Amino acid sequence: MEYNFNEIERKWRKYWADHKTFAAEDNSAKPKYYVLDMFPYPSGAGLHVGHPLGYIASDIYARYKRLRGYNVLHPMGYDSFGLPAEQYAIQTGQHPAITTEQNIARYRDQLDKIGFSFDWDREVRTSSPEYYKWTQWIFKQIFNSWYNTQTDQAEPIDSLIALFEQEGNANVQAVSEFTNLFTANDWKNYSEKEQSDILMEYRLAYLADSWVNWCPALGTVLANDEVINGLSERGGHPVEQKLMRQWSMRIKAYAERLLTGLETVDWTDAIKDMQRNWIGKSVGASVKFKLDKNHPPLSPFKGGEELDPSIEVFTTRPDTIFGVSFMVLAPEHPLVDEITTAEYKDAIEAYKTAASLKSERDRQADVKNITGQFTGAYAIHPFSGEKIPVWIGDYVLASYGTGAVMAVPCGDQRDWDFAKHFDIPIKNIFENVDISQGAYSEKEGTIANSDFLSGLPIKKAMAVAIAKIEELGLGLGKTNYRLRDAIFSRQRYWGEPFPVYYKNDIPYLVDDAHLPIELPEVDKYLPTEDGEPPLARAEKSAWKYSEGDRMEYNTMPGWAGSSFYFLRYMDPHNENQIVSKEKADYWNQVDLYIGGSEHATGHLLYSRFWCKFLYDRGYISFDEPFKKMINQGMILGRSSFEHRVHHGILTSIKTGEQLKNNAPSIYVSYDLIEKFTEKDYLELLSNINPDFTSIPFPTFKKGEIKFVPHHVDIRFVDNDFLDLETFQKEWNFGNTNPHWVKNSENKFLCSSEIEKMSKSKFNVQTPDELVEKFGADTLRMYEMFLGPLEQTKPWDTKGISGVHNFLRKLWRLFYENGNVIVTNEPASKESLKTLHKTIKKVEDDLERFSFNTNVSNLMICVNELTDQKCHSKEVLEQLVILLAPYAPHAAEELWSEALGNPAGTISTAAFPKFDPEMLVEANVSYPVSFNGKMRMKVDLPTAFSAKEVEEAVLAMPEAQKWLEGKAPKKVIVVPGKIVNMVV
RNA sequence: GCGGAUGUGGUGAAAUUGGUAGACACGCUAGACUUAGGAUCUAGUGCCGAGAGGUGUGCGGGUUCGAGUCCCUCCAUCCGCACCA
Repeated sequence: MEYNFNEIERKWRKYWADHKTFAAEDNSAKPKYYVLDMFPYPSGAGLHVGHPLGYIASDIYARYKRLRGYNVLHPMGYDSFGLPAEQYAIQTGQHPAITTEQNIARYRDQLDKIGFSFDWDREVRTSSPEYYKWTQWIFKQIFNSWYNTQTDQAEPIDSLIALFEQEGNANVQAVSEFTNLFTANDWKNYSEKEQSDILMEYRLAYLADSWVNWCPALGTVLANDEVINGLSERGGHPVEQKLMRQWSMRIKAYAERLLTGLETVDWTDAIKDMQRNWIGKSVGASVKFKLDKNHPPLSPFKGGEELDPSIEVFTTRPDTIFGVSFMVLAPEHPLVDEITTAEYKDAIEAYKTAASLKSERDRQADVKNITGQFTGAYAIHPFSGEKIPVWIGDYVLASYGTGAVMAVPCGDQRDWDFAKHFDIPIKNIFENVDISQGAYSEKEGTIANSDFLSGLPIKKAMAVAIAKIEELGLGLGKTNYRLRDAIFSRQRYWGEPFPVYYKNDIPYLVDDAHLPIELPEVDKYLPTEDGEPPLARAEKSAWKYSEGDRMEYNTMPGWAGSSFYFLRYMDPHNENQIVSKEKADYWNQVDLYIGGSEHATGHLLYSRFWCKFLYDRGYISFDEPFKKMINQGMILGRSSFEHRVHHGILTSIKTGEQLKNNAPSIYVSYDLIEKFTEKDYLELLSNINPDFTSIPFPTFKKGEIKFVPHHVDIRFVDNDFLDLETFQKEWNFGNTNPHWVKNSENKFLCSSEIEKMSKSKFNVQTPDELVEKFGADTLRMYEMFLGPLEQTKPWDTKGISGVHNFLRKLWRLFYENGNVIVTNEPASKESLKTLHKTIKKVEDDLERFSFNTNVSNLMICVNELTDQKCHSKEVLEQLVILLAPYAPHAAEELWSEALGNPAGTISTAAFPKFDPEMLVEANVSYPVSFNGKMRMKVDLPTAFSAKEVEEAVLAMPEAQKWLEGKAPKKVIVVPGKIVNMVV
């Protein structure tokens, strides 16, 4: 039998599908193991070789775990709601469901070809109504919950309503911004609308007017992490701030638990730090600074009522409160207009206008440029009673903390810079610290000039300051999080509809019996004329179910469906529950999650949030979804470039006129571009057309020829050589009139660069063509062989033949001239040693997810067995099991056809058992070093003691050469390992 | 600026606890074989050197009998965050 990979692979893929070989059992005596991949968005471009990298790794591990006797859950599905399908729909009018269906079919076909052991019966698609029924269901649960800070968990909203009915909200400890007090009686007398509005302040999913990132080009709102540098992540359109009524998720309630939960999961520090950073916890105090009412004369305030306005600040350094010498408000702070004195009105208005024109980006670029404006107002220091000038400055952000800071120039560099710039006095409150050159921001030292804090070490002073602030009612010790509540509405079509309808402007939930609320048909996938989301276009009759005055027109964001899919795989066909309690308890956490790190602050944070919520509400018994996670590195593409001459001003010799059209494209082989002169260029030009000449641009150096590199499709390039024949045949050159300057070997050379793989760079390598050429087993092994899974690495097919040849070499251990040559004779001691050495390495490396080194281990094993001419069944059978996770098709074939085992049983064969006895040797080859440099090797009995080894080595004539006849100063012998002599 | 990661041949990389640096593979050189196959086999391949030998894991220092590995300083590249109070 030849190694006919195409035929073999087709045969076994069919076998696995027909026999449902990889179906996970829901009831099993075996221990469970859950291996999950981040499911893909099925884009129109299909898979490139970077996509399956993680899938291959997880598949190898899943197959390995099956061999180790685990009941493995290894599912796959599609994150199939999303913008590209919608934009395609807008352009073509084709329903996004159709595009999505086609893309999924293509993905499935590509995935199937690689031989994954997915349990396809559990496939989920976030855009299918059977699935998003449960997305809607979770939304309902979150809407119907509030966060009780006393029990530190989410609880049913009914328990809160019961409290309101009994005693009002005075004693309610909840995560809420709502500060008004009401009694039980008030509550009962509120209208339905008023009650609904108040509950909205407590619900974990709530409607609120929020400043949103509005993207006019997309007609939708984006989450913070979907905006990159002021542009939309998808599409790169400008984004602006806009106030809109939106659904939000009170993720802030979980900030602390999202932080502490990180300690219980086995993820990389990089991802954990990104999440910590995103949550942005800072501990300190909020303090109120009263305004000086006489300066400016403030009262009476609006409504004629005497008010006592104050500025609330958040500080992480309450210990430095006596170092405050000014305050800074964000330009957008609501108090600015009220406190600004007539004298400064114009200047403040001008500053505010200037600040509002600056984009976030401009503010970033402008770090060195210190700006600000005095308001004319003063605050009163809560302890010293001193008057403190109040400024505004755009370095203070309205959206963080309270939008105001107490500036302590001696302790904060930004405040110091600001004070220096505007000549504000700097007070030093640190003992024996020089602050003339910059602020002192260390948290070590002693406080001075600070009344009751003087003489205290900084850390102690913090606690004392907070205690005093609380005692005097000036403020509270407080923890601040940068994390903001997540906006949960999108003004798009291709997303989950909300299970919500409105009656008299009050939102109500649709009853479970009517779920899912399916997406209605619309005439266009665009916002309406008056800016309503696309769903507003749907006729009432287009909704399969509707209620009240109208249905909710927003849809859910992309992360909704992906925040719980790992649960649905456990029980994908359950129509009554999101997941049954038994199945959730059995499958439990995802044991191994593999995916890219680009979801660090999006998907991975939201999934943890929903998991904790479902845990609080008793639906599942674990509160972290992913126990261990590995983030595979990106595979970069290798782009090829052809180089064309950058023409000067092309001129007709006859008429002297500039030639706008007919400019020939002159391609020059890359190895010639250094040598290609102006003379060569002009000659070539006149060869092409005697009327052509070129006048150099004035900006060019005399005689200089410039080249413009262009991406050339890598399918025309082999080893940097352009296949001109095919290229000319298949490429559309339009009317560019190409001319080729080839090198002395009549070849055309391209340059290359490593870049991200993308269609526009013509460097996309699809797995399909490689599977066709080399087989899936080769592709699988080669992707692993490239290097460590986590590392970013360039794709290059150069090495793939090495892996392919390995499989052919393996084949020759079993077959010769088409005949099976496996024998039942016992294996040599040497072959058994090779086998057991390999068993140990393969097992160890798999346990530490070192997939690349295992390919080498298997290669070494086959090389050695070939040298040993080993065809013994007892060795080869074990080897095939070791290979099975990596090259499953080849392993199945050899297992059943060459070794005569029942078909298909290799997936559940027992992983070989390592026997250390097999590696025991009579002799050890000791490397002998002199002064740490290895000079010679000596074969000595394993049983020798350190003393015996030393004596044996010293007795060797070669050792004497290195010792130059002298006795060594010191001899180190590590038995079984090494000898080192110090001369 | 802060945080994280990574720097080893011509190339992808290996070296798990401090113990033979460069396994394995690509590429390259020379040769063999041949039913010419993206075959197979043999030998070689870090750098300098004819050789003995010297030298070598981003730079510089340190600890150690011994450092790619541990410690300190610096440099480069990539990723994330950023006037965060």
